[in-house]
Amino acid sequence: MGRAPCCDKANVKRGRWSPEEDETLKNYLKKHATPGNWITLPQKAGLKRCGKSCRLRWLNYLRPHIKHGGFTHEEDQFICSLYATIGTRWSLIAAQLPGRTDNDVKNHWNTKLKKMFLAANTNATGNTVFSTPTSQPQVEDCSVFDDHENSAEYHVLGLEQTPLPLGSDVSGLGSSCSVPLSNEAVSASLVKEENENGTQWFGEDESFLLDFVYEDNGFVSLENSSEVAPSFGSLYAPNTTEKRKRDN
DNA sequence: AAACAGGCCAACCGCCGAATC
DNA sequence: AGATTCGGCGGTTGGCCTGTT
Repeated sequence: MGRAPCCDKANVKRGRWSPEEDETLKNYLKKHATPGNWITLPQKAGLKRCGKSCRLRWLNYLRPHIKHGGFTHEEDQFICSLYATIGTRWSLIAAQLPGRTDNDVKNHWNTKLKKMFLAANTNATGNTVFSTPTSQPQVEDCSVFDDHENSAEYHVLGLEQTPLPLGSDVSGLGSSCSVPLSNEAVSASLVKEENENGTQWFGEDESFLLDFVYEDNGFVSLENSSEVAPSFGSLYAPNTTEKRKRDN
């Protein structure tokens, strides 16, 4: 026996949302701090919509501070960089781009970035220079992301099942990391070293050096102190705790 | 001006994992 | 322990828009 449908499909409206429906949903969610049960929300709010449809509409369009279109070059780079390391995990990627939704990032990738990415990573003979992640991507327990306001500084985030917010305590970092470089679609390995200068992270070939800066509040940011800048992207440490079932 | 093709993007579909019963 | 429910996710679809022939 299959699973019961989430709503009576014959009695729900489908397709594009009207401004009136948007207003009804917004007003309901304004009055109720949390949506509670999305399945029962349409009835309570007076909408002839599937609960899932309401949720999607809210998350992708009506939520405050949502940005649409107009992806910047930095955002493009960031998406490509993360795609190269974690694959099509749009919700994780979108979580690092303020105001962007997974649907938006996914659409932008499928319509624009995918072609650019494949073109950029295909050599003259038509062979892909590096493989795009198709199966189980290596996702590990911490990452560094550009804060988009100070390009010389990279904030360190914990990455468990969902990314932690900027400034999360990541005191339990592993002993080595890797970081995608801005001019190469590969990850460079880093090695952590404790010395009189504190904790430093070196590129394995010593072509660049990264310093962690421990702040008073116990949080950590990362500064690039070499000529080879890491790109927008992720710094990954070993000891993955990430669970991923979807890929076979 | 009409027909067609391709791009774009909002919305839907169906699966999965976690929570709850 | 197994069944059910729900939220969340990535893949896909379909309709609108724009450019080209």
